[in-house]
Amino acid sequence: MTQPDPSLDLTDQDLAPDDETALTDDGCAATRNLVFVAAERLFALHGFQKVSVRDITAEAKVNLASINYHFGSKDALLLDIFTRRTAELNRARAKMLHEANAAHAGKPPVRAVLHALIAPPVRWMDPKGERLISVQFLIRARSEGTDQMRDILRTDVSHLRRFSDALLVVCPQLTPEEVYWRLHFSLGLVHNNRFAEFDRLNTLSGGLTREDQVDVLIQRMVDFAEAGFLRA
Amino acid sequence: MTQPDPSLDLTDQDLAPDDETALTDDGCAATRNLVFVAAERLFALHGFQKVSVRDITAEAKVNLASINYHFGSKDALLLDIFTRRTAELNRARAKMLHEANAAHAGKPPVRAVLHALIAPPVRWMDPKGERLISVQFLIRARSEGTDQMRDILRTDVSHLRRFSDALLVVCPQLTPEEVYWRLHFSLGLVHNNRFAEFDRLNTLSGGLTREDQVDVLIQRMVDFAEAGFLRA
DNA sequence: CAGGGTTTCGAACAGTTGTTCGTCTAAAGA
DNA sequence: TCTTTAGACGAACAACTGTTCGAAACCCTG
Repeated sequence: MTQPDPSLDLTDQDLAPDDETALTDDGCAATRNLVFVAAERLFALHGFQKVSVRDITAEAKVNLASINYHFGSKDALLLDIFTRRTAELNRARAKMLHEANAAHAGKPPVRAVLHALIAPPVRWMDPKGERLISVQFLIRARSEGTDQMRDILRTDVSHLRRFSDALLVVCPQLTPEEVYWRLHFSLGLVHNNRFAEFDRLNTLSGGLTREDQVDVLIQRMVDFAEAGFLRA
Repeated sequence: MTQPDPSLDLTDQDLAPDDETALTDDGCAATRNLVFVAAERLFALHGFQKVSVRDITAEAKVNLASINYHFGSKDALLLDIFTRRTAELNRARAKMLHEANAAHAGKPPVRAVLHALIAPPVRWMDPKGERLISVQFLIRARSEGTDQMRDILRTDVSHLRRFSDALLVVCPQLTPEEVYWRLHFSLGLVHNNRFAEFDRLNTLSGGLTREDQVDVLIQRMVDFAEAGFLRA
């Protein structure tokens, strides 16, 4: 629990591009990556408990013992996927917040801060992109996760503190308690976008058929969150 | 989709008080209720898949075969808890919406509609009340639920249509699409209140120690949602 | 008391779970 | 060429899963 927290200080590593190369790892051990992507996909689609190691190895077309050989255990594999995707998401958010700060001399508008919070995960939700299952995995981890994941999410609090600190600066009229709650509510907009909700929204609003659907969705969310934040 | 929807028309059954007597059922079969409450509690705490029938029967201090005898199967028990709690929540929301309509001659302020949507589930979150595990169960069902539950939640769309219809009336300046999205966002405020989130909020905001914590929380949520809705 | 219907109980079922073991292959190093 | 070693493979393990069955115990009505 006293491990160094790489997400606390905003260093250059946070601003480094996402290491897509991590998927190919160190070059060898291709089956490890096959297991990784197959597990992430099945976990995101059907849940952690419902997916067995046999399901994963069958989907990845590798041997049954591969998971325990490359990751140690099923839970370790789960945690590996979770930590990598969480780090990627935190990095993307931190980068946008950093850019917003840099562009406005440390006093960005509330909208820019909320955009840095909301845009990265919602951009991942683009059905055309490769990240959709990753964000679905993360959303699922938020409710089905193990105790270890919950600890990591608690470390994530330190990551969120960047945003609460930024909002406290640009919203001096609000008490810290108010800022924390409204930040919590804003996160609710994002985390609530699970499968069933998307289906329901498709039913109600006639489907997300626009070309720029994701950008429009981000716009709507930021609009909503900004209004809640700027409330007197 | 063309099935008769009993939740669309607001009849007297919706306004009937919650049948707490349902917990005692028909008087006999006390073990059935023991199983019911033990299962709801364990499911809410640890998830659906992680809890076995042996865990439940051990917690309820009844025989292992009791679940299959009284409910048919583990999934049927799960569905029984889900349908009952969902019906109770829908009834409470419908009642508040009905009262808001009656008090304002069919043109209640946006705030009243949102209050009818948000207050019932959040009131259940009162740690002092008996309903806390029920709402935790329902929140968990929203992500871990089976296909049957998802179907029921789709019927729930019809229930939510009451609120979207009401909001369309009192927000004529908004397009239906806008109303649906903002209603979706408002629901996100509620559904995001799971365990880990509460813990995080407790850490950030110094804990929910106020006497009227739940009412204050409802106030904050309605404030936030109202601001998002009234946005130009 | 004797009756039948209801509920409880213990035991066992067949299936699935995550994990481990020994063996085999094949490529790299000496 | 021989040795080493990381990885793939099939088989099996013990533990746990939900469910079923028949007998025992119960309770209320005759």
